Amino acid sequence: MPVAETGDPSRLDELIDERRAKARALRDAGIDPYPVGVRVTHALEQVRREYDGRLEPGEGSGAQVSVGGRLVARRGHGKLVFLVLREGDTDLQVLAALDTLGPEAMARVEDLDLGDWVGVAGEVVRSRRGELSVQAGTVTLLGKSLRPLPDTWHGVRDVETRFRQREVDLAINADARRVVRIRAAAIAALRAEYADRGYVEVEGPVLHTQAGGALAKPFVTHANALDLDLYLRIALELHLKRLVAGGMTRVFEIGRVFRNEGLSPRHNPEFTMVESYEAYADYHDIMDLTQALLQRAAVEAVGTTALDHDGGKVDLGGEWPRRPLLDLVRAATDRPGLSYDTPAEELRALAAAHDVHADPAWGPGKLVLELYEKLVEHTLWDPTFVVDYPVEVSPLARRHRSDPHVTERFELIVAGRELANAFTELTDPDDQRARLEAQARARAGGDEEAMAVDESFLRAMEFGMPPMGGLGIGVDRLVMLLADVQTIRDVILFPTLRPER
RNA sequence: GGGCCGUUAGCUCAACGGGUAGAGCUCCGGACUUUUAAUCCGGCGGAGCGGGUUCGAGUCCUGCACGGCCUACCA
Repeated sequence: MPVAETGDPSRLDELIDERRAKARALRDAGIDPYPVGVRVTHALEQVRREYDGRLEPGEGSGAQVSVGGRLVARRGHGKLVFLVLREGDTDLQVLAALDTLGPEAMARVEDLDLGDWVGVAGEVVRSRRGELSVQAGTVTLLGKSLRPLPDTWHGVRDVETRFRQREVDLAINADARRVVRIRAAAIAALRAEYADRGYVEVEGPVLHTQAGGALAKPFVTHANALDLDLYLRIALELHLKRLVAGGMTRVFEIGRVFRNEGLSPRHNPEFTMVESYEAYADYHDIMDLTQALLQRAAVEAVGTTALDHDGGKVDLGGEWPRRPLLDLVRAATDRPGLSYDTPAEELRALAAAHDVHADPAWGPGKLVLELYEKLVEHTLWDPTFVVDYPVEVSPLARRHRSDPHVTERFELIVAGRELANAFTELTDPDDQRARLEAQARARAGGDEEAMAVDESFLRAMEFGMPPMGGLGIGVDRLVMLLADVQTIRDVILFPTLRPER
């Protein structure tokens, strides 16, 4: 009837109208299509676990269960109907027989639609063909589905649907559920490893009065009560270091950070980082920590350190090599004599020879880093700690104990991508102030990503900090590696998209 | 920000040099008491939005929207 009202309804509208009509008919019969107070005795997964390997084909268990799930398949045989319920990753068959249910209940089973949430109470049996099933004694509609789901055979491939309507993706695509579980297990493993090492989990502020701790453009928002512009955090670093100054000698935080920059298969404006700080540790200790964290995350999330990735293999097992950044650039450019004392003009010429863009304002450190990023980083496949980054590009890292040109900093590269960034932290307040002031000058010169001088942070440092090592891990990229997916949008449940129209 | 590409039924995909758009699944009607992509018979349903060229446009041109890839940017 709404067909005439809307004039030219789409097929989808017709399908929805049919389902609404069924819901209406149920209400008219005194049945709530959205009931409450339903209890189940077993998750579907529990039924499978308890009866896997038990019961002969055609045998009944005598045990009664009450289960729930989404109806994802139906095979009708007239007086016998096979239903398949899905709950999470588990599917379980239901036998609905006219003999057992009677004509009235059987008619309501016939009226169920794929996508409906359904409760079934009955005996656990094995069908004649050997499929573990529940022989339905009662069938209850738990939640009427008004909108047809994509068919379970083909799934949903359209990426826009998958990202915008993640509920559909999860309901239909087992791989989407797999990634969610890997993510959860990896994060749980990181927490467990930190807990085992005596770290305390903390939560810093998300709203900052100035954005610091990384080089990135922030999002700006406004606090009405304070009539104050605030910035969404771009890193966790500065507040965590203040906590160490306060005597919290081992702290970590897992949290969302926000960077107002471009989107790409590897960048989402909001993403998840874990950062940790450990008093008395240096970057060598943090490399050991990083290796332990990621190896544990791999084992607990996917069961092995030998990962399939992007058509190849990546093994996170064993000891990971530690390679000075300058050595890597020397090798890549075939210039063994290269150093941070090499004149900038010569480095610029070298960059030009390798088609690497070089800004005239850059000094030797930045030029060497640029050469590394363009020539070397993407070539590092197995886990590699790249160590000793130039001072001028590392404003929060301590100078190297024996080389004034570089800092005690490393990045972990796996499969050509940065997974972690860490250093022996700078704890000298005067050195820190000088570095931040250099950043502030760059900022005044138009560099929107340069840091500002954070007086609260400097004051904390002036009270005195223990020596410490700090670590930041990109959780999304870690999950991409573990789950073998190529876009960050596959590991973030609701990635940033333009609004649909 | 720039370049290239995509958008066909609820889902997954076709076709054609510009000439009435096909299939499978889903859905609707029917048969069927052990199927599991059940099967069998019958049926409904479609070109992202807007302009233009043309006798005629899903197809050619163009604007817009959304998306993808590359690039730029990016600790």
